[in-house]
Amino acid sequence: MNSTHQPDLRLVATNRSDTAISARCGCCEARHAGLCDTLADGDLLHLAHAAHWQLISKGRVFALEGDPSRHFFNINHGAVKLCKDLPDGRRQIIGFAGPGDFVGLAADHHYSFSAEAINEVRLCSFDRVGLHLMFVRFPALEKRLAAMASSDMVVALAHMLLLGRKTSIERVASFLLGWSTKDDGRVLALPMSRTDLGDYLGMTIETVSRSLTILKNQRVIAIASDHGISIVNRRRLSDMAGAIPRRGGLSGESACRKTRN
Amino acid sequence: MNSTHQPDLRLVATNRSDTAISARCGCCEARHAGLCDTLADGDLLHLAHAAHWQLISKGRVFALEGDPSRHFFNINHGAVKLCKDLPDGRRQIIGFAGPGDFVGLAADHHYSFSAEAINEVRLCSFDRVGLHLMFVRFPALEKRLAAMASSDMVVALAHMLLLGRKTSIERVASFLLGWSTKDDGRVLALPMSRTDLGDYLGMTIETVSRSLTILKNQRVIAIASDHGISIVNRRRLSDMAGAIPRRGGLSGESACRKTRN
DNA sequence: CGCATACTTGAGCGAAATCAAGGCCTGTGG
DNA sequence: CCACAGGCCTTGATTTCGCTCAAGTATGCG
Repeated sequence: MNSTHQPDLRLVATNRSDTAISARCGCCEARHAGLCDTLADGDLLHLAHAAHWQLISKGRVFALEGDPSRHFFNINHGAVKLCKDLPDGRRQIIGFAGPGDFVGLAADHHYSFSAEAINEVRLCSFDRVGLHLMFVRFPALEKRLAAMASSDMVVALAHMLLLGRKTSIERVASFLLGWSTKDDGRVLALPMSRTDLGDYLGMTIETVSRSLTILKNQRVIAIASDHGISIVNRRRLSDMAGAIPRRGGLSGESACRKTRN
Repeated sequence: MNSTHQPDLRLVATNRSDTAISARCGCCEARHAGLCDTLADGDLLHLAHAAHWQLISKGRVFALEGDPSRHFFNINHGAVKLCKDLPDGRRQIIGFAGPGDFVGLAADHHYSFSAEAINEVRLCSFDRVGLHLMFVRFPALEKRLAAMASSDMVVALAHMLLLGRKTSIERVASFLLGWSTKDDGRVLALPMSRTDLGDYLGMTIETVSRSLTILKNQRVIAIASDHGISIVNRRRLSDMAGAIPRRGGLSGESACRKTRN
């Protein structure tokens, strides 16, 4: 369940295309998307004792908010929820992570959220000190991780807008759009529970459920099963999500007059 | 109102203490906190044509969401609000920036929020291309900016918890705590309007006002003027903010039982 | 002084939370 | 095989917190 690597662990760059950069972890076969974009194919990163592979069982918390952030993680299989909790039990899920995603990059000295496995999860855990050694040898690596953190921030900002200003239907619609891939009709897997969805969208499970029912009744989505939905009418779903303001809509001068509702 | 620098603009490192690193912009005298930590004192960064100084009048939008992010900014004087807007006028302020703060670092190609001056603002605007040239010469600079972006993320995550799960009183109390400096009793300047506060905290101006009144009536804060409050009882304010979960509270095993309210 | 802007306060309403069943599926044990 | 328990999800009834609407007050500026 928790097997430490041999000293000869290495990352092998296998692919350098612009959109889908990936690397294969020589030892555990895990794919670490985006880690090795500037390495020549075949280049090796020796990470002796710096990483180890883990299987995390469903419901297990493998990083706890406030703990020293000695490791960061690359998810290989399964889904993870990233949570912040209040002492009285209220919870805000600040994001989900799936295969290829990194968790815990932004933390400086302590994790600013907990990470919990939604289902059986396989991940590769990297030592932060080892990472810094890698930075010295491959400065571009740091750039790449910063870019990832930056795009995480863009997602976080969009989520703030959702949490602060959107209605329940808009929240659910926005989530489904964001979670979905491009191909409609296909059944979309929602590994997380309604409770998780509620904690992510800042609402209760009942309201999540009601919102999904409304979308279903309006033929905007179809509910194949509890954890599988499909988008029937993406245009309408997008309308109901509180559309992203179109570029160049307002002059740069003294914009932002308000007309609430 | 908008004066371009001479070609000999430079940043001069003046201070290298761990906590309060700062640099002085040779030309406009602006202080750019944290930009030059690893430069030897007296080291010069020639940024010919890469930056210019600007005065931004109150209410002016100097970066618009969706626009190409050609510049990033260092606020010198005044306060700035960072906003995301929905087409129907609903707005979420995702943060405020004051003297020493950087704005627009995390943006990759387009701004993911608009920046608007709350009052008269003086700022230094850096060309992103020039920044990348600086990175080549001073790699540690990039590290420093990444660290800043990372701490921005920590703040953003905390704000998600606030927006998704806190009550109105908790939101206002949390904001006041976060905005305040360490010295209580002192009058705290709130340059932003109640509308801005509402847009930041995901509530209406009326509810902001009522919450402040409640805090005032309970002798937790004192309201000196519309834009000046002081913290009378920080302990109680902290209690009312929905305390941060204490470190090491739950075992790393299968935590996160819920007991809503 | 009059007007505009910003803030506060009150009254009523409504969207979402809470409370409470009830259905469905899965796993377990007789 | 069925009976039963326990999750998880949906649906309905009721409550409530915060929003909307509407005055009323204070402050600043021409």
